[in-house]
This record gives sequence, structure tokens and C-alpha cells, in this order.
Amino acid sequence: MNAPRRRSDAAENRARIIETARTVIANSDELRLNAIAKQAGVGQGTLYRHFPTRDDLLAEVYRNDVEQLVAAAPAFLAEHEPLKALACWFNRVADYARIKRGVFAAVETAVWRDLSAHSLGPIGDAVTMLLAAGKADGTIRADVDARDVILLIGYLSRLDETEWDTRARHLLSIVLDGLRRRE
Amino acid sequence: MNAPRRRSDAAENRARIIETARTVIANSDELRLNAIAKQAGVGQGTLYRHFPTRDDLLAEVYRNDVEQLVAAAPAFLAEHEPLKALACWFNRVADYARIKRGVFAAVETAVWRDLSAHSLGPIGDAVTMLLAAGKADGTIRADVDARDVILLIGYLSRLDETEWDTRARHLLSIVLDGLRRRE
DNA sequence: ACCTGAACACCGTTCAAGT
DNA sequence: ACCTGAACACCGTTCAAGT
Repeated sequence: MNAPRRRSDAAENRARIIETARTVIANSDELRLNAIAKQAGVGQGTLYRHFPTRDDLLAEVYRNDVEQLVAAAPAFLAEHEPLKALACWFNRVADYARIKRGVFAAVETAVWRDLSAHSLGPIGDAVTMLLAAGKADGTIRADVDARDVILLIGYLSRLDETEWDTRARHLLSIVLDGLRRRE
Repeated sequence: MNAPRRRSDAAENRARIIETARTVIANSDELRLNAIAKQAGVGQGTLYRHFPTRDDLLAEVYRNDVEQLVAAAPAFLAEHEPLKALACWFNRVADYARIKRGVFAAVETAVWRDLSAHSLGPIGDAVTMLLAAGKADGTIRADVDARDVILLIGYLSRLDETEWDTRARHLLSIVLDGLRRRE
């Protein structure tokens, strides 16, 4: 299932590609595949061998961040009421989205892709968990699902740096209000 | 201010470009500039002469739709309570967004561009009007502006055709709830 | 097995030459 | 004034040739 053979150079190349992509994204928010390959010191074909699609590369670059985001959900639930936990999780998402713009876009496509595979993906599962707690609790309306929430907070990836402070958290709180059960 | 000279062929070309773009968008949702020029029977340079940026072309294509959307706001306000008027307007936006995917994207960029020019643009003004009525009325929270609303309903342009029926209006109602004044 | 990089395809954009 | 379309620039993607 794992432990691929002949990894000596292949694995190194793979790691170097990811590292290069991470650095490039951190500094410029753009991701030109040929440039990554050159900068990583590999041929373009090698990049495509390891990452058939652009999303495969992005998923790898943001793997860690996504995992931490997912892990935060049960942690918040253990400490807070469901609605408060969801609010905390929203804030965590906002933190990631601000520093690494790509995180959220990656999250969106990841969830979206897995959707067609009849699974919501890790992020979707985390949101589902938070929503379920709130529904059981009676604080969150029963007719929302993870996809709804992902769509609503998608504005985070379209927010300009200059309006971040005034809008990001403000809008999250509006969304949260919309998710509350009425009365 | 208007009535440009030598319009005989120039105006015709311009009109044909717009018409071609409208048809192409309606059928395929893609917009390749060179293809438009060829199909309209003009050189690429001519297209650029008339529409320096892609957005200029889109704005022209959707001019009518945007105008109708703007005109609907005061009409709804005349007939309904502010909150109900906003709900109606949301539904109208959804109608447009479904048929012509590009409308909303065009709206977003139009608002966005005008923002930097210290004006919200026609759509922004329409939303501002609806919000103002609701605030005066006490049904809409005081701390939201037109940009907030545009960002929140931006998911409409990212919605897949297959999930439109189940999500588009449902999410609009959640947003509306979020905009309500609490208690 | 894995890698390289020339080559191809595709689009947007410009500009010298035409009318 | 306005138009044309060859030409350039830029990127993503493939694949024959190498090791």
C-alpha cells in the first residue's frame, strides 16, 4: 500500500517540488508550474509525473494546514458549546485564509472534488461534526449541511488584503447568525 | 459627450462584437477573445480598440441585465416591507445568476472596480438603498453595507448547475437571516 | 523506473502596415 | 480615424530520447 520503491531520487524530487511550491506561494500567491519545475531543478515532465493535476500539488502543499484545521474541530467541541465551537473554528479558518490565501481555495476544491466521490473530504467531515453538535443542541438550524457552510464562507478567498480587517470576521459573525435556529 | 464621428463601420463593428460575445456566452459560458473577434469578422486589434479590457466587454454584454436588476430595487421597496423587498431582490438576482452565469461575475467585478473609485456602482447603490430602508425600519442590522451583501451572495457564481435547485434560494434565506437585526 | 527539456497547443495582447 | 492579422509573449502539457 505504501513504501514505494526506487525512492532515492524520486522521493527527493517530489519533496523538493512541494517545498519550492510552498515557498513560491508564500511569497507571491501565484503558481506557474513551469517556473516551479525549473526552480526545483527538475524537468516539467517530472512535476507532472508526481502531480498529474494542479490540485494534486496544491493539496500536498496545504496538507498540513488542512489537517490542523480538521483536528481543531473536535478540540473546540470539547471545550465549548457547539455554537461557540463553530465560531472558534470559523476564526481559525479566517486565520489560515489570511496568511495563506491558497489554503481556502485548496479546501474548496478538495471538498468539491470529494463531493462527487460521495464523501465530503476531511474538511467537510469537520464541518458536519460541528453542525451536528449544534443541531442536537438546538442552537443551529436543522436544514444546513457542510456544503452550505463552505459556500457561505467562500468569500474569504475573494477578500482583498485591504478590507480583511473590516470584513473577514464581521461577515463570519453574520453567517453564524444565519445558521442559528430562529427563535 | 456622445454622438461619436465616423461611426458607420466602427459602430457596426462594436455592435457585432457585443452581439457575438453575448451569443457565445449564452451557449458556452467561455469567452475567448480571439474567437470572438474572428466570429464577429473583425481583427483582434479592433476588439481591443473598442474594449481595452475583458471587463469592458462583459460590462457591455450585461449592461441591460444589470440595469434591470438595479431598477427592481425601488420597485420592490414600493410594494413590500424592506426585509421582504430585499428577499424579493435576492430572488431576482438568483434568477439572473442561474440563466446567465456571467451576470453575477460581471456584477461583482463592476462593483469591485467602482469601489476603488469611491463609488459603489449601480448595483451597489441598489443594495445600499434596500439596506437603508431595512435599517430605518429596524429589521436589518445596522452594521452591514452593500459590499458585505455582495460578498455573501457571491457563492451564486460558484454554484454548480446540479446543486442550484437545492442550494441557491436556501442559502439566500440563510444570508437574509444573518442580516436581520437580532432579537 | 525515472528524468529531461524541446516542442506543441492555446490565448491574450501588441503594433506595423494598410485603407 | 479605423481596421487587419502576423507576430510576440506566456503557460500549461506532452512525449521521444536519454539514464
